[in-house]
Amino acid sequence: MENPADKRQRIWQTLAAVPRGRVVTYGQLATLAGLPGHARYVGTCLKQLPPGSTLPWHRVINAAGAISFAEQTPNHQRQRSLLEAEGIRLQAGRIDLKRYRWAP
DNA sequence: CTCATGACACTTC
DNA sequence: AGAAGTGCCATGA
Repeated sequence: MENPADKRQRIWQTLAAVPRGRVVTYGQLATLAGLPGHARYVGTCLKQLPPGSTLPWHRVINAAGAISFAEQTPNHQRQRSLLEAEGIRLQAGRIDLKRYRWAP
Protein backbone atom coordinates (compact mmCIF):
# COMPACT_ATOMS: atom_id res chain seq x y z
CA MET A 1 0.00 0.00 0.00
CA GLU A 2 2.33 2.59 -1.18
CA ASN A 3 -0.03 4.74 -3.13
CA PRO A 4 -3.29 6.26 -1.94
CA ALA A 5 -5.04 4.48 -4.77
CA ASP A 6 -4.30 1.18 -3.08
CA LYS A 7 -5.95 2.23 0.14
CA ARG A 8 -9.04 3.33 -1.65
CA GLN A 9 -9.00 0.09 -3.57
CA ARG A 10 -8.91 -1.83 -0.31
CA ILE A 11 -11.82 0.07 1.14
CA TRP A 12 -13.82 -0.39 -2.01
CA GLN A 13 -12.98 -4.06 -2.14
CA THR A 14 -14.04 -4.55 1.45
CA LEU A 15 -17.22 -2.64 0.76
CA ALA A 16 -17.94 -4.89 -2.18
CA ALA A 17 -17.84 -7.85 0.20
CA VAL A 18 -20.72 -6.52 2.27
CA PRO A 19 -23.71 -8.76 1.54
CA ARG A 20 -27.10 -7.41 0.59
CA GLY A 21 -29.35 -6.55 3.50
CA ARG A 22 -26.42 -5.83 5.83
CA VAL A 23 -24.62 -2.66 6.83
CA VAL A 24 -21.25 -1.66 8.26
CA THR A 25 -20.03 1.38 10.10
CA TYR A 26 -17.26 3.61 8.82
CA GLY A 27 -14.85 2.53 11.50
CA GLN A 28 -15.62 -1.11 11.00
CA LEU A 29 -15.15 -0.88 7.27
CA ALA A 30 -11.81 0.85 7.75
CA THR A 31 -10.65 -1.80 10.20
CA LEU A 32 -11.76 -4.63 7.95
CA ALA A 33 -9.92 -3.00 5.09
CA GLY A 34 -6.75 -3.16 7.14
CA LEU A 35 -6.77 0.54 7.96
CA PRO A 36 -7.81 0.90 11.62
CA GLY A 37 -8.52 4.44 12.69
CA HIS A 38 -9.32 5.60 9.18
CA ALA A 39 -13.01 5.97 9.69
CA ARG A 40 -13.07 9.46 8.23
CA TYR A 41 -10.96 8.44 5.31
CA VAL A 42 -13.64 5.92 4.35
CA GLY A 43 -16.10 8.76 3.96
CA THR A 44 -13.63 10.64 1.84
CA CYS A 45 -13.21 7.64 -0.42
CA LEU A 46 -16.92 7.16 -0.82
CA LYS A 47 -17.20 10.80 -1.73
CA GLN A 48 -14.57 10.26 -4.39
CA LEU A 49 -16.43 7.22 -5.61
CA PRO A 50 -17.22 7.63 -9.28
CA PRO A 51 -20.90 7.77 -10.27
CA GLY A 52 -22.17 4.65 -11.93
CA SER A 53 -20.17 2.47 -9.61
CA THR A 54 -21.89 -0.74 -8.55
CA LEU A 55 -20.46 -0.60 -5.05
CA PRO A 56 -23.03 -0.70 -2.22
CA TRP A 57 -22.03 2.67 -0.75
CA HIS A 58 -25.44 2.94 0.87
CA ARG A 59 -24.57 0.10 3.25
CA VAL A 60 -22.10 2.34 5.04
CA ILE A 61 -23.48 4.21 8.05
CA ASN A 62 -22.03 5.92 11.11
CA ALA A 63 -21.57 4.32 14.53
CA ALA A 64 -24.87 5.77 15.74
CA GLY A 65 -26.66 3.69 13.16
CA ALA A 66 -27.78 6.75 11.28
CA ILE A 67 -27.19 8.03 7.78
CA SER A 68 -24.43 10.60 7.69
CA PHE A 69 -26.24 12.85 5.26
CA ALA A 70 -28.64 15.53 6.39
CA GLU A 71 -32.27 14.47 6.20
CA GLN A 72 -33.15 17.01 3.60
CA THR A 73 -30.41 16.16 1.15
CA PRO A 74 -31.23 14.02 -1.88
CA ASN A 75 -28.34 11.75 -0.98
CA HIS A 76 -29.97 10.91 2.32
CA GLN A 77 -33.21 10.05 0.59
CA ARG A 78 -31.42 7.90 -1.96
CA GLN A 79 -29.52 5.98 0.66
CA ARG A 80 -32.63 5.40 2.73
CA SER A 81 -34.53 4.11 -0.28
CA LEU A 82 -31.73 1.75 -1.23
CA LEU A 83 -31.52 0.39 2.29
CA GLU A 84 -35.24 -0.16 2.55
CA ALA A 85 -35.15 -1.86 -0.82
CA GLU A 86 -32.85 -4.41 0.77
CA GLY A 87 -35.21 -5.07 3.63
CA ILE A 88 -33.44 -2.85 6.13
CA ARG A 89 -35.88 -1.12 8.44
CA LEU A 90 -35.21 2.33 9.80
CA GLN A 91 -36.57 3.30 13.19
CA ALA A 92 -36.68 7.01 13.89
CA GLY A 93 -34.18 7.55 11.09
CA ARG A 94 -31.80 5.06 12.61
CA ILE A 95 -30.81 1.53 11.82
CA ASP A 96 -30.64 -1.25 14.38
CA LEU A 97 -26.97 -2.15 14.23
CA LYS A 98 -27.55 -5.10 16.52
CA ARG A 99 -29.64 -6.61 13.82
CA TYR A 100 -28.24 -5.43 10.52
CA ARG A 101 -24.56 -5.02 11.22
CA TRP A 102 -22.41 -7.25 9.09
CA ALA A 103 -19.83 -9.44 10.82
CA PRO A 104 -17.31 -11.17 8.55
C1' DC B 1 5.27 23.26 5.33
C1' DT B 2 1.20 24.81 8.14
C1' DC B 3 -3.84 25.34 8.62
C1' DA B 4 -8.49 23.95 8.07
C1' DT B 5 -11.96 20.42 6.75
C1' DG B 6 -14.58 16.09 6.67
C1' DA B 7 -20.42 10.81 4.19
C1' DC B 8 -16.39 9.50 11.82
C1' DA B 9 -15.22 6.85 16.55
C1' DC B 10 -14.57 6.69 21.30
C1' DT B 11 -14.65 8.30 26.20
C1' DT B 12 -16.78 10.84 29.53
C1' DC B 13 -20.10 14.11 31.71
C1' DA C 1 -29.84 6.68 27.67
C1' DG C 2 -28.54 10.95 25.40
C1' DA C 3 -25.37 14.97 24.64
C1' DA C 4 -20.80 17.05 24.62
C1' DG C 5 -16.02 17.04 24.14
C1' DT C 6 -11.57 14.93 22.38
C1' DG C 7 -8.76 12.28 19.17
C1' DC C 8 -7.18 10.43 14.46
C1' DC C 9 -5.90 10.43 9.64
C1' DA C 10 -5.72 11.65 4.79
C1' DT C 11 -6.61 15.76 1.59
C1' DG C 12 -6.60 20.16 -0.36
C1' DA C 13 -5.73 25.23 -0.10
